[in-house]
Amino acid sequence: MGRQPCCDKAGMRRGAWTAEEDQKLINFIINNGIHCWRLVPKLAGLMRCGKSCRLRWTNYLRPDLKREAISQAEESQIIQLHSRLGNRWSKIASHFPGRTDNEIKNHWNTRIKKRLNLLGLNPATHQLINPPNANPEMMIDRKQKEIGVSSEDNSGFEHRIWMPFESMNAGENRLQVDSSGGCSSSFSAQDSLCPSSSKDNTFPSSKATISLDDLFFYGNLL
DNA sequence: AAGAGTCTCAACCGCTAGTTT
DNA sequence: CAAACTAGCGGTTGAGACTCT
Repeated sequence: MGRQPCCDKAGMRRGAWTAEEDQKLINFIINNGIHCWRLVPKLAGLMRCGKSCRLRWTNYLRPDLKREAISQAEESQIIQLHSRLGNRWSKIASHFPGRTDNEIKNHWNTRIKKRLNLLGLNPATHQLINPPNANPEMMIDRKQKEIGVSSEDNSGFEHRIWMPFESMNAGENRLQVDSSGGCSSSFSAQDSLCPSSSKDNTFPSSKATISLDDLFFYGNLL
């Protein structure tokens, strides 16, 4: 013989919470703390199941929740964590005080995933969808001031950057890009999108490695 | 102005691991 | 030990907001 069910589903309210329900739940938790979600709706006078109360509190009513939009820095960190942890949203959310797993999951599904697709990357694996040179036509327009080129590259011209990807190591979150699509020897340069040695308007003059975060940033310009 | 299409995100569903009886 | 539960997780949905034509 097991325990009693958490609630009688018949007669339970569903759907959006009203301000009155929110206030009842807040008042109850402030006064009593959280001990057993099964008992919360009954003791708080709510016609909701305990599961619904828990979700409403953790995802929306908790006083320590951040209300502002997810920043660029947070987004970059989410991408890095996702490449290591996959869809383990609660693990990812634990790195962001004041953010919920639901919020991060929503942000991933509605924004990040879409942009990774646009970049020719599989959001699940962070790998190119059809390497090598999966997306040779992908092109990013840039203006010098938007990207912050090195002092040597101060032509001020608008650049067109062709980024045929050769390969990617998801573990290191780094991509190899090649201005010509060729696959010859590579060198590593964190700032290679704006090669300091290059004074002409072609990019890059030789193969370079950029971080996924950088690539993602450039993707925002699309 | 309005209807259609798209996006966002709160809430629900179903599942699992761990707990209780 | 088995059955039935709880809490928590990730996937999915759908109402409302927003944008486009």
